[in-house]
Amino acid sequence: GVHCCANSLFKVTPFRSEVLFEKYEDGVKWKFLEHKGPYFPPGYQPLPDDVKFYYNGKPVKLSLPAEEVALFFAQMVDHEYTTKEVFRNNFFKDWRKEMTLEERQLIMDLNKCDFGELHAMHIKKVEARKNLSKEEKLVNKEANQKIVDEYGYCVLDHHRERIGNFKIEPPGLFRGRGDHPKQGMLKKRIQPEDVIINCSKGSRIPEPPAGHRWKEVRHDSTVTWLASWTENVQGSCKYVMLNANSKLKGEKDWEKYEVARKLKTCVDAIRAQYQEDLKSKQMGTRQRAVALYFIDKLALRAGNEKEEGETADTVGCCSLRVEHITLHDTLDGQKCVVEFDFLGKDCIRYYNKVPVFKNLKLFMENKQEGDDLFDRLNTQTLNKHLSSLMPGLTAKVFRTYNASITLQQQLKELGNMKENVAEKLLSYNRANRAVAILCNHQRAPPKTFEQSMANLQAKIDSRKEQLDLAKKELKQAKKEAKGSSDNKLLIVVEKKKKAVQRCEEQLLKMEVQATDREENKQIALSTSKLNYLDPRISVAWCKNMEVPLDKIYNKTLRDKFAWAIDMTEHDFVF
DNA sequence: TGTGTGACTTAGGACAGAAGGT
DNA sequence: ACCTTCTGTCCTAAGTCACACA
Repeated sequence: GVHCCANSLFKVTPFRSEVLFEKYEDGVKWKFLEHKGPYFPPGYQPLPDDVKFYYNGKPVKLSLPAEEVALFFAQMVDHEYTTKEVFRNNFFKDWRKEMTLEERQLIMDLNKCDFGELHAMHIKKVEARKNLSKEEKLVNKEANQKIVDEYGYCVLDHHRERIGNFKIEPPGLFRGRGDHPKQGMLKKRIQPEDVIINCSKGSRIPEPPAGHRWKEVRHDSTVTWLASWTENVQGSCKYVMLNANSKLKGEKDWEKYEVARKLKTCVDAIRAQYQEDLKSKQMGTRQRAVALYFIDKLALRAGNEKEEGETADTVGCCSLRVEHITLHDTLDGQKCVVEFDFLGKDCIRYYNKVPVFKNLKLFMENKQEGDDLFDRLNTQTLNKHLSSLMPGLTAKVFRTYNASITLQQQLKELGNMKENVAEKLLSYNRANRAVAILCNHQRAPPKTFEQSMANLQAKIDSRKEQLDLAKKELKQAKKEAKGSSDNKLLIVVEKKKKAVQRCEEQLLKMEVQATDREENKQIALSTSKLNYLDPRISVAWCKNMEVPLDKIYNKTLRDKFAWAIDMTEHDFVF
């Protein structure tokens, strides 16, 4: 068995932890919590009389609730998903629920609806907002700041803390990711009567908006949320919680990385065991071993089961199905290759080819499309097994561990003290990129990507011509200066030499930029920086490499990782 | 031994304002 | 001064995982 590190995890006192993190017993998260409650979005402003909705070519004055929902649709008519069948059907069904009986009897076909004037009004409003004068923008900014000042903070155990999302989500049409079966459904306006307030008994209880009352006021110190409500589209809970720079969140973050560091001390044993388990007589054990290999080696997510028809069809490790992998006896000259092709979280495609064992073939036997690859495995049993190997170990810890250890290794390999700051930063970004690739953090290529790439290429080309010209001129100047001792001619040669050099430098810089941009086309670096990379690695790297921290962490990140900045010495090792 | 759900972390896209190049 | 590109911030959806309950 592997059993390591048992019980020791949180008895170790971290550096200065008694100052940074004071913990309560039994899951108590706070003793005192006071806040102003969430901020509600402004109510619906009815359409002006001259902006009309038309049905079948005739103007129709809609009831206020129907009008509000019509405007949600009108605002997005130039977006692709209003053309999608599922979106339109869901929208129309929910819209009709908001209509009066007469409206419902009249408006039977979405295709006969003309939202043109409503859309035009919306566009005009957006334009107007963009064209506000500096002063007007400042006025708006100040008004927003006032809202933040009033609602954006709470007091938690003697500390004034920033709240993360103190605004109630405004109503609108649900936009899921990918092929979401609920896209287009109406996300209803949240009333104070829907909201549960959580605060401490001795605190000033937030006032509900005039004429309203809260659904409930509770005093539950075992949770960290300040307010919650149930969202109507998926029926899930939404929470108002603290900002990432809060003590509470910082402590949680630190714990997460400590668990990952703990994994470092026993990952070899765990790997040895799952390698061994690949040969187990128990099918369940074998499946678990292969799944663990995927989670460890490929950084796949656990893959909880999902309710069919409620969400887009995405999978993780445990929920992989037969159609998501293809086995090749040989592929690109390699033997026994498995080809992964599936949609993961947020409908981001995972595509990869890796050499793999015969086991997979076994798991695929007598199965067809739609069948689970790991039919003897789910995330609960997997995590249960993992936590028996090391306290606190779950599937996602592998992602944190592998991301952080990869960054540390890459920084060691790529780094070079002799480089200038720009070069060091490039190395840092490369290391960061290696992690993003491992974790499959993708982004849609920027809309202007092709164009801006072409622009850059054009610049490179013209610079090349310039370089050629400069070289010719240098040659000419050399020729003229040859044999002559005229100082003027020698100065000209020097000048031309410098020009060539400058040109070459600029060209190189642009070419590096082009490569960097191309390599980053579909890769998002921010997610790993924010959620997977132990900040102490980066802080220590900055200290050792003499790179100012603000070159890699902006203000928000420095606030979020204040705990790490505070405790990390140059010799920190993940 | 499975199932639902509550609480929390992780995720990419939209957008506005800042920064940088010409 | 203008235009483009980059960056930060907000937004909220979509995961993970533990626990209660049958």
